[in-house]
Amino acid sequence: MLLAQVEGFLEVARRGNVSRAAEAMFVTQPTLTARLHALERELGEPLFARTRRGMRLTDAGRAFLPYAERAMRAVRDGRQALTDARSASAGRLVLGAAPAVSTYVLPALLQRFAAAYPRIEVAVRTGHSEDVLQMLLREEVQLAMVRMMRHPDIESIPLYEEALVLVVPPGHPFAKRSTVGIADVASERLIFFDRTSSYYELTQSFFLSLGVTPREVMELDNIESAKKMVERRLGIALLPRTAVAGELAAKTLTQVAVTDAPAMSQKIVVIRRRDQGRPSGTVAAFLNLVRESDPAAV
Amino acid sequence: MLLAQVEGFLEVARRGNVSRAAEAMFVTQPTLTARLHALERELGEPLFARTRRGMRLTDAGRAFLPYAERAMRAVRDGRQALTDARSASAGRLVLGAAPAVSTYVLPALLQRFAAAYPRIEVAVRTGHSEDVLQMLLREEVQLAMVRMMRHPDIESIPLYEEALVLVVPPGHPFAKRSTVGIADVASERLIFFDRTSSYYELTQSFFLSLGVTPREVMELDNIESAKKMVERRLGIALLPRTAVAGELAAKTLTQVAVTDAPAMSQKIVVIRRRDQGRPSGTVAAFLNLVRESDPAAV
DNA sequence: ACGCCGCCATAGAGAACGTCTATATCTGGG
DNA sequence: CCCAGATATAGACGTTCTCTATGGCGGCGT
Repeated sequence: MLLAQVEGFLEVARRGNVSRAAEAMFVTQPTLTARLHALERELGEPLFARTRRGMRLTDAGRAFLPYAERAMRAVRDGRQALTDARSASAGRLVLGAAPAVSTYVLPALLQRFAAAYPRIEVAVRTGHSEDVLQMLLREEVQLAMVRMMRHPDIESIPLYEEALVLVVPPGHPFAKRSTVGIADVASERLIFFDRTSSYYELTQSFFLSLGVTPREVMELDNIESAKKMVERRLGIALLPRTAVAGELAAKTLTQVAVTDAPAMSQKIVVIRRRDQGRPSGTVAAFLNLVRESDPAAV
Repeated sequence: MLLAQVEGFLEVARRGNVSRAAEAMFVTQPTLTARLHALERELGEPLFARTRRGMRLTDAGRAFLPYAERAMRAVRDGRQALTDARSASAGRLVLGAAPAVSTYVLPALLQRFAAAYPRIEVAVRTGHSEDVLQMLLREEVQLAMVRMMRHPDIESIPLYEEALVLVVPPGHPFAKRSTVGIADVASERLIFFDRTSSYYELTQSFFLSLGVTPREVMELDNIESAKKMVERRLGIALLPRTAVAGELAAKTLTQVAVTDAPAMSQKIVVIRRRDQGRPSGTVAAFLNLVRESDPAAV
C-alpha cells in the first residue's frame, strides 16, 4: 500500500470527484483512478461507488476513512516533529553533569539555553563523573558534562578547564602576600571536600608528589560547606575556580597564587555516545550554544 | 514516502540490524538499506547511526519513531476494520422503517440479526414511508423497510406482502361464517387507524371503488389502539396481517375472509441508495439475513 | 597476527509499475 | 441529438524498486 494511494483516497472522498482531486494533487485523472483501483484491489473491496455525478463512498470506504485520515496525520505530524527537532524549536534534552558543573556552571548555561529555546524541556541528572558516564552509556542521558575521561564508545568536546585555586579568608596572612610557596600551604590548616570526588584525589596526589604531608583539618562532603568553613576562618582550601567565582567577586574569599605549584586542573568536557551519529535537534542546539559561549563567561 | 519505508524503519529500529529486519520482512538486505536511505533522504535527516554492531536510532530517528508507529497502526487497524466490515463481525447499521414494520416485523428480525452478529450496533428510525425515504436519500439511514415506492435513486428488494385482513372479536356474527361479502363489511361499525398512513388511504379507496360508504365509527392514530378497540367489541377493522398475527394465534381476534373483495395489500420492500455500489459490511449482513429468512416466518 | 565472520554500502541488470496522452463509454441536459 | 462532464481503458515511456554479487570495515577467535 502506498501513501499516495491513501492520500488520493482521502482527496477523492472529500471532493467526490476524481478529476478535481487529481488536479488538486497535481496528477492526471487516470493516474488517480489507477491509485484508487490499486488501493481497492489491495483492500479487496470497492471503496467508492461510481455514479454519473462522481464518486461516493461505499460502506467499506466510510469504514476505512477514519483510519486513512489517522495514518496521513501521523505521517504529517512525524515530518513536523523532525522539522521541529531540526530547528530545535521544541523537544526534550536530558543532561548529565558532575556535581561541580551542575552547581556552578550549568545554571548560567541553562538560563541562556532556555532563553534561546523556550520550548525545549530540559532535565539534569547529577552524579560523579563515572556514574554520569554510565548513565550516558545506558542512554539515560543524551549529553554529559564531566571531567575528561577516556572511553571507546564516547566522544568528547572540550568545555573548559577547571583549575583548583587556593582561597583564604580576607585578612588571612596569605592575602597580603602576592604569592605563597607550596611549603607555606602545607603548613596551614587545610579544608578538603568530598573524599569520593576526583578533586580530592587530585589534591592529595598533588601534595604527595611534592613530598609534603598536608595538615588536614576538615573534610566536608560538598564544596558549598567547604567554602563556608574557609569564610569562617577555619582553614584554607583548594577549590574549583568556578565554585568560588562569586565569593571572590564579593570579596568574602581571597585567591592566593601558589608560585611553585604545578597547575592543578582538570579538563571539563561534554561527552556523547559515539554511535548516535551527528548531533541533531535539541542535542545539537545545546552543543551549539556551548560552543559559541564565551569561554571567559563560563 | 512509501509505507514500506516506514515499516522498514520500524523493523530496523526494533532489531537494530538491517539484515535480520530484511529477513523478517522477506526482502534482501540491500533492498531494505535502500528503503532506509530513501526515507532518510526524503526526511532530510539520518534516522540511524551506523555502527559496527548495527543500526542505532539517532535523536531524529527517536523523534520520528512514535509517528511511524502511529501511521502503521492506523493502516493496520484500517485493514482490520475492513475485514470486520466484510465479515460484518462488528460495525453499525442504521435502519429506517415504516411504523407497522418497525412494530411488528423488525423485532423478530432484529432478534435474529443480533444473535448472528452480536457485535453490530443497530439503530432504527421510524417514520412514514415517505419520510423514511427522505432519510435514506439524505443518508441518515443505510437501509429502509417501507412500502414499495418508485424513486430513480433507490433500488428495492422485495421483503414481503402486507395484506389487510378483516378482524373481528370472537363471538362476532362474522366469526361463525366462513366468508362474508363486501356489503356485509360496509354495514358493520368499522375502526380505522392513522389517517396519515397509507393504509388509511388504501382502505378508503377500497370502499370507494366499490361504491360503498363505510360507516366509520372510530379512528385511532395507531394500530395497537385499533386492535384494542376491536377486542373490546367496539367494531371490526381491516388491519395489516402482521399486526394481528399474535392476536389471531391467541384467539383474542378472529380473521374473516372477504370473498368478493380484491386483495388489499401492499408490497413491503427494503430500499437502498443506488449509488452506494454493492452492499457490504453490516448492510450486506442484514440483507443476507433478510433474504435467507423464511417468508412464512415474517 | 592473521583470517574469518558479520555488519552495512554499492554496483549493475532486469523487471515491475506508476504516469502520461489519447481515447472510450456512459448519462443527463439544453 | 449532440455536448458537457464524469470515470475507465489502452499503450508507451520512464522511473524506480528489487534482485545478485561484491566491496569495505571491524571485531573476534585461533
